[in-house]
Amino acid sequence: MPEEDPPPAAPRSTGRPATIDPDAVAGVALRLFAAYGYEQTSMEDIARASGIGRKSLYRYFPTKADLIWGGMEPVLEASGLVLEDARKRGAPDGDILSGLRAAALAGAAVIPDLTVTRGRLRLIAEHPDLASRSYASLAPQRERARLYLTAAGVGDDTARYLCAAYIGATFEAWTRWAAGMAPDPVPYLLAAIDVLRIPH
Amino acid sequence: MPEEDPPPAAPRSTGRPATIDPDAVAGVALRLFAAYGYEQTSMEDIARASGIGRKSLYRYFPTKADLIWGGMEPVLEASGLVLEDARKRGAPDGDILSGLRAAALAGAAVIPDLTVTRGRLRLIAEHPDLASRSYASLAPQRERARLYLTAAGVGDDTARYLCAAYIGATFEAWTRWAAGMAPDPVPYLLAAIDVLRIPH
DNA sequence: TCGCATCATGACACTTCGTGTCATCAGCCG
DNA sequence: CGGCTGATGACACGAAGTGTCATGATGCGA
Repeated sequence: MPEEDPPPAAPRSTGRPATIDPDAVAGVALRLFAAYGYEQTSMEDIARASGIGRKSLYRYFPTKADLIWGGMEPVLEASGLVLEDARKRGAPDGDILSGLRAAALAGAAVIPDLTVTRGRLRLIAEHPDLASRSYASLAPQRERARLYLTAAGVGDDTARYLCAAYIGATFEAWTRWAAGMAPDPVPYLLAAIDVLRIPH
Repeated sequence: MPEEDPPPAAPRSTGRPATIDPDAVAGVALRLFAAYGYEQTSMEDIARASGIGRKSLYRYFPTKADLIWGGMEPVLEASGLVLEDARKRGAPDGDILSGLRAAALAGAAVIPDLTVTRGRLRLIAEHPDLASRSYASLAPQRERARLYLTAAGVGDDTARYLCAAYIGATFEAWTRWAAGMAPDPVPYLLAAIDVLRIPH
């Protein structure tokens, strides 16, 4: 729907033009989503506004949801690394759940721009299409958490349930943080993890 | 892909033929999914095999996922009613989590056919498209659980995190049950809920 | 410096999901 | 028995996502 001027800046010819900057494209998409709405903005619109072809857009962002979720990658990556380190160190001395806490906090620590991230999360919370994606996007986290818990001596089944609950609760924490105005997501994450326990 | 004989049984004329039986259509779909795969079976295929038009199929099942998730409706309904009753009764004497336990067990109690339900859940677990749908399909459950917990005196934020964790863990329990061979899903559900706690 | 192979790019075509519109006719009510 | 109601399917459309392929800029070797 967004009628952009027929790309005058980008000469647009066939062949191999200047290399595409995925971050810039994601930025364009984010602005269009904010201005016209997620569903109202088509991949075609985003491609046009970015001065590239629709097919090229799909090369960098296989699905429309990736334009938003891609930006969460660094956060998930940082969180995952902490879990992996914890797993390698074996069972912690104190509370096993502290490993999950540390991972969640590590994610929060690497957010480059709170405002942009909040915008992304709000978009995710608002659109079922994007929210649903959380199940797939967070699967690697879930698996890493499971490995950590298992290494820490938690039973297999319990570890799985704990991970599912952990992912669900922390995602809800991020959503709640995004919905409000508080600058720091950490209290939300801690409160979410406080809801978990290791049975027996 | 499934090449059915060009519907000889159903006379197929325009106008208003015999009324459609949604359960029968969902059954046809389930069989086609089992035989050819979820993604490989198009809505067109299902409509043809059911002897109805594609548009009519969409009237009863707005999305492809509804063909599978629709069958979970009674389970969710039963579970939700228990939560609502519990909420009306106010704070329970004992463990607040027992309300969530009772709700989950009520769902398990109304399953008409364990085999069919297991097939549905396996399909859901296998296909990201269907699994993602859980977020939307379970939203009403989450809300009802939240109301129950709030009525039982749990703080607003805690209630939300607890609900997210509850939904995540119990969905994982259903998935684990479906993946295995055990007839009774109840132990899975109880183990999943054992992972939760009310902080403080 | 020049030529050439590489490979990202965009044009084109296609399948499928999901939606809107509309003429048609089955079954029910008067 | 005839008219109404509304469910039904034919047709058309927008957009997501995928495959194929000619093109030509880029960067490397000669």
